Amino acid sequence: MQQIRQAIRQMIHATDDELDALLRGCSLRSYQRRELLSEAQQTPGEIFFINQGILRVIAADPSGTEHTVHFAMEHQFIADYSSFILRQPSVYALQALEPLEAVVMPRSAIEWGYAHLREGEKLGRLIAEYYFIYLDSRIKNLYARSPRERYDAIAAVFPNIHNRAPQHMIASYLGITPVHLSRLKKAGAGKF
Amino acid sequence: MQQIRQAIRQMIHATDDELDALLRGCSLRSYQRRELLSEAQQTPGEIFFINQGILRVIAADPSGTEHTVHFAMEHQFIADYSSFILRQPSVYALQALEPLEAVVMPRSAIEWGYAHLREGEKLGRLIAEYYFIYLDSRIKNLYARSPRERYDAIAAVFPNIHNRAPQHMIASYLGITPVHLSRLKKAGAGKF
DNA sequence: AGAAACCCTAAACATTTGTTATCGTTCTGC
DNA sequence: GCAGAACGATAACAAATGTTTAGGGTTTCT
Repeated sequence: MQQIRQAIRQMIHATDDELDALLRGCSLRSYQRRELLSEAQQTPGEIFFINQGILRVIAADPSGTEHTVHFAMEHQFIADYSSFILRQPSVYALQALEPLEAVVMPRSAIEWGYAHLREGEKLGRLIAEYYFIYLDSRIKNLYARSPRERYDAIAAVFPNIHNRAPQHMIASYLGITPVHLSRLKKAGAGKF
Repeated sequence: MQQIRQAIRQMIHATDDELDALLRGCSLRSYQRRELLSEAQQTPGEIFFINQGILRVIAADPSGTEHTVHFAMEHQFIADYSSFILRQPSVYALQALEPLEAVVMPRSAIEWGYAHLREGEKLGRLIAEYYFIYLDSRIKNLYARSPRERYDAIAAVFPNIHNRAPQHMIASYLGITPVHLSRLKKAGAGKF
C-alpha cells in the first residue's frame, strides 16, 4: 500500500494516521490476465488504484461491438467514475491485460475520506480534476488530430503501450479498425 | 446573481453570508453575439456561469481549422477548465452565439471559496465531477454512436439547439462536415 | 508437444465521409 | 433599403475508412 500513500500525498497533506484509517477500509486484490475488475450493467461500488499492471476500459455499443475507450496503468486511479458518482449501472467494463494488482477502494472508504480526512474533499476534487483533464485531452485529440497523429502520440500518454496491449485494442482506442491501423503503420514512416 | 446562488445551493449547503462573500469577488458581464468570452493562447483566469444565452467552445487544430467542441447554455459553469487548473495557455476559445450574460468568477474568488466556504472544496469537487460526467458522455457517444445517432440525440442535451446554433457548428460538434450533415438530414427520416 | 485460440497483415471491394464549387436564401450592418 | 456576408442545400468527384476473407505466425493452454 506504499504506492497509493505516495499518490495521495502528491495531492494533499495527510498524516500517517489519516492514511492508515483510510486504507483500513480498502483491500488489495490480484487479477489475472483478461479478468474483469468490474462488469458493465452493474452499479460500481468501488474505485481502483493500480499498483502493477495495465487494464483497458471497454464500452459496448447497442449492437454489441466492444470499444476500448481507455487504458490505465500503474499508479492511476480508475473506475467507471460517472456511474460510480451517479450510482447507476455501469456502461464500462474494466479488464486486466496483464496480471494486475490493485487497491480496491469501496464507496464506504471514499465517503469516509470525504467526511474525516482533513483534506478529503480536496482529494476528491483533485482526483476529479485530473481525470477531467485526461478526458479533455482525449476530446481535443479526437477532434483536432487524425488517426495517424493519434497513433504517433499514444506512446507519450501510455509508455510502452505497444508492448503491453495488442494492436486491435490500440486501434479501437484510436477509433479505427485493426485493418486500418495496419495500413497506417505500413504507409507512414512509423516511429515504432 | 440569483441563478448562480441557486445553482450552488443545488450542490452544497451555504449560508447567505457565505454566498454574499463569494459573489462579492465576482462580477456580471454582458457579451454581444460573436464576442469572445475568452481567447485561445491566454491563460484563463476565470470561470463563467451563464445567466442567459448560449456559447460554443472552439478548438483550433494545428492547421488552423476551428472545431466546435462544446456548447454551453443558461445555468451552466463553463471555462477551459483544464487550462484553468493547470494555469496553462488555453487551447479553447469561448464565443457567445447570442447576446449573453455571465457571472465572471475570477481565480481569486474560487480560491477564496475553497479556503473559506465551509463546503468550498466539496463544491469544487462536485463541479469537477459533473463536468467530468458530461465529458465522459461525450466520449461514449464519439465511440459508440454514429454521426446520425449523435445528431438525433443532440437536442436532448442542448434543448432547442437547432434554433440557437447554425448548422455548421452543430456539424462540427458532431465531428462531421456541414455538407455531410446536410446529407444526413436529407437521408434520414429526421425527427426535427 | 500439439491443438486451439489469438493476432497481424494483406488484398479486393464497399461504404462513408470529405472537398470543392455553385446557387438561392436569409441575415446583418450600414 | 441595399450590399455583403453568412448560411444551407446540392452535385460531382476524391480520399479515407470499413468489411470481408484468407493466410501464416505466435501465444496459450493442457
